[in-house]
Amino acid sequence: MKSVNTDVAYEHIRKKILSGEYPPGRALMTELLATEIKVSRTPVRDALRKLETDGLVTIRAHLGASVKRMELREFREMCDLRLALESHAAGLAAVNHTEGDLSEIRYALEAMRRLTDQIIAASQEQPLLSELVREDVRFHIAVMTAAKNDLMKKEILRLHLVNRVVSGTMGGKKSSVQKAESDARRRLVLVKHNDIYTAIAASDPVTAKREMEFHLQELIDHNLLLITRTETGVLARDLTSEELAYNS
Amino acid sequence: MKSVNTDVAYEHIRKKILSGEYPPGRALMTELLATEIKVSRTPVRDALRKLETDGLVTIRAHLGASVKRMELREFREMCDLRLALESHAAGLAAVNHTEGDLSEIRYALEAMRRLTDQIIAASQEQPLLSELVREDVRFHIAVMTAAKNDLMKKEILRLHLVNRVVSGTMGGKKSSVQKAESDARRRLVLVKHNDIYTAIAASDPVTAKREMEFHLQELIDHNLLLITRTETGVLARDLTSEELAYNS
DNA sequence: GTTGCCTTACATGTATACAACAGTATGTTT
DNA sequence: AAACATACTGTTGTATACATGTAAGGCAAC
Repeated sequence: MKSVNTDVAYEHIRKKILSGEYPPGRALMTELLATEIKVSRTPVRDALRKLETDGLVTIRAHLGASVKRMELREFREMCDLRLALESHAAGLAAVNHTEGDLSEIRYALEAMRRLTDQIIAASQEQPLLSELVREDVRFHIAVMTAAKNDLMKKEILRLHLVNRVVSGTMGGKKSSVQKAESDARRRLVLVKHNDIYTAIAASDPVTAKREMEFHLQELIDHNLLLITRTETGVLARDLTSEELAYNS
Repeated sequence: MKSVNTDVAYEHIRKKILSGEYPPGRALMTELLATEIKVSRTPVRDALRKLETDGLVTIRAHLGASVKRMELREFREMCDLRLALESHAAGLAAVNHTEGDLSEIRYALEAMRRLTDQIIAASQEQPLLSELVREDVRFHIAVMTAAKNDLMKKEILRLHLVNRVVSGTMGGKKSSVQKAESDARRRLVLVKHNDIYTAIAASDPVTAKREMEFHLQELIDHNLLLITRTETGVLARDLTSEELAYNS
């Protein structure tokens, strides 16, 4: 449904959620939002419904909407869902890719290699991190695109977005030991991405799938570790606001 | 969102879509539905939105809603999605199942075995088919339940429902050759189900996953064959209206 | 001082009136 | 007669008034 005002409201609220301006748990009152966006409550309600199906907000009858907050259990389930879909997509990519898909994947891979080197060389990692994240996302999107299954791609992107919101906005500083840890992880990620690319380029679905599965499982375990560390139930990740702006 | 009238409208429309009373492509006009359900257009609109996210209806701006009609390409993509999720779920079930889950799976398996024997023995298959389908669904649901991932279960159930709607309502008669073919397929399905159960019971995720993957791939291929045969782009399946009423 | 009920306030759910848009039919012009 | 423009009809999109339900705050009783 593409009615104008509904879309305006949808994009408005969505952006504020993704930017962290509306943090998880924040109440989203229709009247308030309506005056803010300068439309009536009706399209706001529609937008909130749509955002609910995106998994970004929770709506309870007579209690209104709020930015989605996720239990650890649900988060784990979501990660598993992503693992299932994205590894399957990697297998499909190995079979269905075109030459253009491959070069797109390669592009993201090279960019990540370059950025990783720079970050490891530099003393402070902050300024380049957002770029690295962006290229990381570009890599995964490129793989999903190569799989030639739009439904699957859409669903995975949805999961990425939800993940990002519930992961929260805390991007704490790291000590030097943590920096070393991070550097090691980044190298590993690079290697795994390369393995995935190689398998896809070689049209080897079994390996591509297995490598993606391994890569994501490592990522998930790492994230869950961070969550349990912060013991708040929200994931600590070091990405700012805009760099994951892969919409649809 | 659980507001009363919205739910009434939602259930009403949903039921009519699933029963085939509103066939694929059928226009769903808000005013008409509103008077039929005896509520106003607002909750009807909400219900249609929800049904859209369920994948049961299509909504285009200013053109209104209609019961979802699917392209062959999209159908294939959906099948692939289901394959990815449900085979992964089978793997999880092998790891996470409880004793209760196993007995539920076993129950469905035994019921199918009994019904299959009866159907093969009988000359006409019609009356028992719906029961067989019901138990088939029960089996798959039991496996997904055993996987202990509610998000995944929900998503798979959604796919099942959409599949059912777009598959249409044509349950044509079969010739005796086709009857023999069908009997053979039913035996195969039974064997595969048994293999899946055995792997899950043995806590062997790799085998469980592989067997489910094989089983579903066979099913998908069969369905796609039927579609191309009927050349209308809608799948011919022999199930009536109510037996797949697994909701949420 | 605490507890329980009742009242009140406010946000949401619903209905309906109004505006905008898509498709169709009709009429005029070439 | 054909083609284009225009008016018309019906449905959706939007705004707003009204009904209902929830939660919080105050009052009274213990």
